[in-house]
Amino acid sequence: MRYTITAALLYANGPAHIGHLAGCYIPADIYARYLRAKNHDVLFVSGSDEHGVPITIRAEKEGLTPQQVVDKYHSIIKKSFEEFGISFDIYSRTSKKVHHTTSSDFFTTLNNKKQLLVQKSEQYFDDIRNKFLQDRYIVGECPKCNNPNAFGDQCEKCGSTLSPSELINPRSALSNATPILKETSHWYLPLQEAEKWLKEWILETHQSDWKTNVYGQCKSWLEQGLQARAVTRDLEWGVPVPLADTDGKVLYVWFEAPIGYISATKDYFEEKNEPVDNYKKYWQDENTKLIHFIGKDNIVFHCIIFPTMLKLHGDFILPTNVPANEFLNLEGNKISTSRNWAVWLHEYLVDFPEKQDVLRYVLTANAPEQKDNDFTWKDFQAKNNNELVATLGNFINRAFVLSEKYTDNKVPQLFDLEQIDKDLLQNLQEIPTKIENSIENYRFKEALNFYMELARIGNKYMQDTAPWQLAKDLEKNKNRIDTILHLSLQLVANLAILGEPFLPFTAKKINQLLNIDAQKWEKAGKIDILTPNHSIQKASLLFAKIEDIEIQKQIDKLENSKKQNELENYTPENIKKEINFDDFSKIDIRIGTIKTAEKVAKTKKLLKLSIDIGIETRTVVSGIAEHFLPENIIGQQVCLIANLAPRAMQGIESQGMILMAEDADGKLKFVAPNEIVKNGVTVK
RNA sequence: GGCGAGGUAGCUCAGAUGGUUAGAGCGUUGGAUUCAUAACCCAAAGGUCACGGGUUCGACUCCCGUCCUCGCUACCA
Repeated sequence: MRYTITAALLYANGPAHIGHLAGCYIPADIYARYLRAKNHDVLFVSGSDEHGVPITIRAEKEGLTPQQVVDKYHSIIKKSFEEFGISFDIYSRTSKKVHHTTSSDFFTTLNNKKQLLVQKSEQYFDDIRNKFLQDRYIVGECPKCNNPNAFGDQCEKCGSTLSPSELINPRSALSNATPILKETSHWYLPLQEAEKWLKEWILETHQSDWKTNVYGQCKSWLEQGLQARAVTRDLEWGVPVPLADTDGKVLYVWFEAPIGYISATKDYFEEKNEPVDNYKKYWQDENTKLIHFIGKDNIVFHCIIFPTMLKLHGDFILPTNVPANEFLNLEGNKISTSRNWAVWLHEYLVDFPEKQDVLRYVLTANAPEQKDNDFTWKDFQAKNNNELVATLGNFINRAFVLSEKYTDNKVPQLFDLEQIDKDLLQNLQEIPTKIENSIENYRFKEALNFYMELARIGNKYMQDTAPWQLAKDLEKNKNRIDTILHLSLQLVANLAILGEPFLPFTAKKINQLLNIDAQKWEKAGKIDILTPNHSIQKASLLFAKIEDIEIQKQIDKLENSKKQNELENYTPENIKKEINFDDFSKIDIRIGTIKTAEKVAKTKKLLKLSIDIGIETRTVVSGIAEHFLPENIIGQQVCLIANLAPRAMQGIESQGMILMAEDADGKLKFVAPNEIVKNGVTVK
């Protein structure tokens, strides 16, 4: 069988972290290594996704060109993956020429086949720079809070989501020119036309073999109805649209990025100096299985959009399966690149040298296969000390130490088998099949558990046969000891074969200790891997205990970087333009007391408050529902802007606005007098 | 708000088409052992399977409702 295995293209605007590894790259790697060991034809591809707006923004922030940004992160990411033993056949990147030609050819094919719609719309345009402007590149005064430097998509001061047309006095961030609306054309992928076959393909033919989370998410999308999606946009950083008169237009990243898997495959053959057309075997042959490993945020692209593109193109196979994982949390909180709440791979490699397999083990054992999962350093330590050291490492070590003592570092002969030996062989034969089943069904956690069961069986076998007891009468029991150690060492050899997909570095070390080459999977379950009298190495530990102090260091590091980040991210806002006293005195601020509070139906953030301001009771709708429970704020005194023009929100007229202080972490606090005062008193 | 996924022992998770005393690993407690990084082996304790109804001879497993977590989406700040 031939397999094309893809792991999500990682967006190159930051380094890779444990969430990436756990959600996508480790399962993909286990799968790829396993299939290779089974002698399948496997091509395992991935790469960096290097286009799109966030990278241009990052470039601006860091004072670099977009290319410099992606060069920087691409090399960090690539190196991390290499060091973790992710066995890509190629880790490519979308800024490569091969990708530009592949993705623009793809677009051209769809366009020539009349599979794309063209639609005209009006977009903001900078006359001076002669460029269309992304929302982000239009600045102006925020209509909500009057921040003069709000962006066209969002005001960073008040957090409002905006559209460029709402800005007061909008100007281009590039030239300060006033943006003008100009007509532009864009190409669209008519997803709605694919609905019918997608429903059949996914909902009918993949109900039982796709994971429930993946299937459910697809169902949700398909039942909501699909809409045409723009394939192009006005931007400079990306793959140029390969048509006349399309200067300043590029392919939208979501369209172009997944084609990166195909480009990467071509890149692989180019690098090997083989005919590039070999890629077709992996993408266009019905006998090839295409498997996409991704995180759950990518389900719609890999199950609906990319397959639609492939189908419309016509030459390509569709994915056999898309085993998406859920998310990994870190110490109870979501991993966040921007808030620096993450364990970065390149840092882990420095802090825990030679411990790639430890992280691989922990992330596999704790993989978010069915639901979001939590990574904690304490658990990391426990799994290392109690499982890798105490169970796996210990068994292998016992086998070597005993061989050193009783058989002179040689594989002894096998003599008559007793029942306990036969039981051991039975188990040994069954476990590889169990592991195979689990891996082939993308249940890597379960597979790893079966693997560890074998080590436990080994420990028990040793405990039950107790060769050290027999050694008290060495003359009499020599053959028995030989048999036990022979079997134990064969078991160790099996642990190398079966462990290779999960713990490649350890598997390699075991083979070195045994003085043998890596064995193919078909040898698993057998006891003829080592021949009698074969010399093996002296015992040497495979895993080391991890002490509390190392773990504490990591926890502290996390807390510190979080704190530091909060501090760095907080800069007091600039003082607004000067006003005179008259302006100020126009504002009528009164103290009032919240009498009732209730959540506004169908909203997340709004509370409907009634506030007693002495003279009367006002109804105020306020966006504080995410910060306070209604019942907890009854009786709270607040400052109310009493002469603000009423405004209807969700059908409720809000008669005023209450003043809130926003802390650096975004939490809102009431502004109130330090002692209770009479309702209706003024604030001056 | 709509849709999707999840809520099972202290922790992390399994539990095909409903059926005898609900499972694993780790942790805890007790015992045994010394070849081994106080590791290993044996045993025990621990769960009203989120909550409330219903279907059924029988439900963790099916149906309805409620609550909580996560994601997508909508709306709103």
